[in-house]
Amino acid sequence: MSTSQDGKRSTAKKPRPRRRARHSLSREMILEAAETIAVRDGLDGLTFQALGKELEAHPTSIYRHFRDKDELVLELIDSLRAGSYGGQLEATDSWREDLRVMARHIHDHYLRYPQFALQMAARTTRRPAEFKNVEFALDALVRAGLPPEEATSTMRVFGNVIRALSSMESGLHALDDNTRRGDALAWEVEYRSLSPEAYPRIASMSDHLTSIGDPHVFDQAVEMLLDAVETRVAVLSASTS
Amino acid sequence: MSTSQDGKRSTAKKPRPRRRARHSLSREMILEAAETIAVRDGLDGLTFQALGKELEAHPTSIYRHFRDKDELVLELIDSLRAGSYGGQLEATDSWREDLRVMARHIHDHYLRYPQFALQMAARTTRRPAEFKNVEFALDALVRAGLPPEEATSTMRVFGNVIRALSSMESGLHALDDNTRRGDALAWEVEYRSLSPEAYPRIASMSDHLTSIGDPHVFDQAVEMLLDAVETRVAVLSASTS
DNA sequence: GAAGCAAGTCATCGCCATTGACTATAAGGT
DNA sequence: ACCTTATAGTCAATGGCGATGACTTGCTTC
Repeated sequence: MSTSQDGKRSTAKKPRPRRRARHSLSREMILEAAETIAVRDGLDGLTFQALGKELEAHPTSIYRHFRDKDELVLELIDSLRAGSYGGQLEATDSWREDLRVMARHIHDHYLRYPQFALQMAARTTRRPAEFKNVEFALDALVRAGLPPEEATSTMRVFGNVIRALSSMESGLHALDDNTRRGDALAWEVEYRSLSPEAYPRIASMSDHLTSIGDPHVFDQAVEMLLDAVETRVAVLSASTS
Repeated sequence: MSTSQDGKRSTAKKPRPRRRARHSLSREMILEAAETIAVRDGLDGLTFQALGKELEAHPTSIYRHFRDKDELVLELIDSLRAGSYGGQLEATDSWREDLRVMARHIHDHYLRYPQFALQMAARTTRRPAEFKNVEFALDALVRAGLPPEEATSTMRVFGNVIRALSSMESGLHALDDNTRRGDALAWEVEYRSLSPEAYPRIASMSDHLTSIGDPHVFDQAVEMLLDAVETRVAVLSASTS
């Protein structure tokens, strides 16, 4: 049992060890290998050939488990999301802090997988992890003092802004270095050298201009939205009293 | 004039008419053809072969004008942007209205080219159209009453949120119909049938839940940001008086 | 009108996703 | 214990993609 069969597969210097065992492949294993490759080489490196090599299986074997590459990628995105922002959200007595924490949570998840960010943002998952987030955000907004209708629409705005911003910031990280450097430099150099006549505001404030990828933008956006909620609540309670 | 030379090229039923004239190709012509193809068939349809057919030239001729496909696509994006939100922004006496109009302007541009939206959002253009927008937004925020530092960072937040949200909404339109329908239905059906015990907030508010692609989200996000600016200005003027 | 070179062409490369035919193998009935 | 059968894994082939390098043609310049 150990000499013949095991030997064929594990010692394999370079030639393919005949054939894999019958049920030695599964959706889970393939997704795992896909994540390894995607994290290491980026989404472009995720090819059937690469998968085949990573799994020590024939590239087309994957077609027995996934209809096509799209199905594989979508499922991979789902599994990443499930693994990343699972359940550890817990409400405190500050709705503001709760929403802030959730935002940062999601933001970090997107930044962890820059290659997928663009495709992740627009898709609905319909899985427990997502339900939990929605419930959590709704609860916080109701505790803040918003009536049901406004809580739902505000939740949608808050969630979409968070995902969209995170996705964009993350997508920036996925650009190649030269491109990114050029874009960042543009804000530091080109904007400073614009004529004060044509662009008076830019000229007078160019010292404060930061690049498009400034990570502080996300935090400020979150705070501004939270401020808006607070103001709205104050207006509502004033009008009812 | 009409028989020999003209006949060869214009009547061309199917065979290639020998060879194109020496300077009959240019960056502009190629970009124009690329836009035609991309708008008609989507970004995936934009291949060198398709370009060759559209231009009635050999596919590889394009390499004499663009180093590679990436250069072509980036330039195409730039030219679309320049053509779309050109100069017609004009300041009124309401900074709020000005920023609102600008937001809608950019939003519409992104929705016009869903195929490009994802790649457009994260890139800096460094062209007059962009300078003009930045100048316009900065001016509006200063008129609103923000000090220079806050005006610049707020401008960045405002711009990024607008572009990111537009890009996401637009990217949604680029999804295939089945996927989009399934995602939209999830919010109407699946979220309504979640157990009230596990998800009390969702259960009690499910009537108000709208899909992730709700176009109203963009408008509300803009209003919330503008509200936050207004509140901030009020706080600042209160503390200085 | 000859020379020279840039612009257009062509054959070809290597990589990709996907398919249909095949083949070994594990499970299950007898 | 055997034989059958469905099926997971394999393989060769297809067609499309971006890209390259050698070539050839026709415009320009002297």
